[in-house]
Amino acid sequence: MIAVNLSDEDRWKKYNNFSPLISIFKKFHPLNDEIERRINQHTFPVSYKKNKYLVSPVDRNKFLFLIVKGVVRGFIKDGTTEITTWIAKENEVVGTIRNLWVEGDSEEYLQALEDVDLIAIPHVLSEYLYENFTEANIVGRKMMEQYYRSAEERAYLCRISSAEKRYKRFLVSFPDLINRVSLKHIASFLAIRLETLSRIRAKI
Amino acid sequence: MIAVNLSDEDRWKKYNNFSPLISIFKKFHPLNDEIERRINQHTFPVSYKKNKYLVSPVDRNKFLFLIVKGVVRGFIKDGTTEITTWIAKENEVVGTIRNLWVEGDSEEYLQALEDVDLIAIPHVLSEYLYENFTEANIVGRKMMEQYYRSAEERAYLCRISSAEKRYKRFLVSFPDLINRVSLKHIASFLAIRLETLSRIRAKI
DNA sequence: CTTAGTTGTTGATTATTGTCAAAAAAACAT
DNA sequence: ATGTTTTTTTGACAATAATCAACAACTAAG
Repeated sequence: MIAVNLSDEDRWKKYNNFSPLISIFKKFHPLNDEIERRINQHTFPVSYKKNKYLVSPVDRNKFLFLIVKGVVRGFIKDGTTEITTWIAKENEVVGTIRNLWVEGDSEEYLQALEDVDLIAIPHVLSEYLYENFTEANIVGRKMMEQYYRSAEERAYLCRISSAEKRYKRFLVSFPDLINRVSLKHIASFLAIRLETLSRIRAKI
Repeated sequence: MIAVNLSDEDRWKKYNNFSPLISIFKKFHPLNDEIERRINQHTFPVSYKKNKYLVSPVDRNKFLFLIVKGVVRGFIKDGTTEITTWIAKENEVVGTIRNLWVEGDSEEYLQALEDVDLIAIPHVLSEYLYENFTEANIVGRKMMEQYYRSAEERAYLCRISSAEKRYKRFLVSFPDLINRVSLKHIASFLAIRLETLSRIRAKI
């Protein structure tokens, strides 16, 4: 499913001939030409329609994705219910963690919540860049720091005692998501039921 | 309060003359001698008694700490209640994040839950190493990846729907902590009240 | 446009968890 | 050991949130 066969010239036409990844990375650290060349060569755009799943069991863990346009959520199946652990938007990089502490039972999934344009980043590319270019490790370190902070925020948010306070925190932490994501997913992210969220909103 | 004035020979005597940080870092990537020398020179041991706070407002954000012995928790004051967002033990590196999305209202604190031996890592040192040694970025990147995963686990854990299931997940994710940490802190980490946790345990 | 499907709202009821209070048990200090 | 403090347990009750069900609003597809 994930496979393109474009000449280098065509692949990035809609992005002015450069993988949008490059400008994201450059915000963290300058890149040398060889890295840029490899990124252009080995990353590629993909698109998914709203509600589609980004990672098939086959491709699981083979790619990270830069979100160029749209919103994506990550969730974990806990028996019959889905637990949304994050919701990400443009300029964020997402992927499955796949190193959950308790192996087996819980699988992580990615789902497009709008029509999305993504850049697929093969893990083999990341590994190659990390092993061969010091800049890659600088960029990777800084990005991981940023993502760690946002994971901490998510871990804090869901420990706030009342559903209403969690919702209010959500509004200030993720003001841009409230109008783009359906309430059922926000409810799941806040660890409350859709009906409860609906009542909280009615009250405010 | 945090300040030592030991000759280089004395400082690490109890650790066979090397900062324990070095062996931790080496698990991720080999280090060159100059890095090791800087680490020995600019990190130093500190100890805190059980229940003491690790970071005074003055020193806030100036150090990370490697836990050599003991257990430490991180918590955030939400008005009058404390929300424990993580609990860490030996061989983990901890610190305040201090980049909470909503500035101001919520302060992060670190508290020793046992008598702890730590290695203090000045942020100025981390920055220096990152800027001058590529290995530091490799080590930092790999460590951040690991910490990101554990933050994801914490974000997932607290979204599990029932208190009992959260507790059971805690038991498998953090089996070593249950006998070292008082239930009130575990309850806070699980986002439930101490009394509820007590009842869940009685039931099982 | 019309229909089917999804998403969000509202109500009634139940279940879970929180709150307050007090006692028991365990840990700590003198 | 003895008394003191902290932690944990237990009980009665209240509050919050979940559940079930019906319906309204909105979207997507034919």
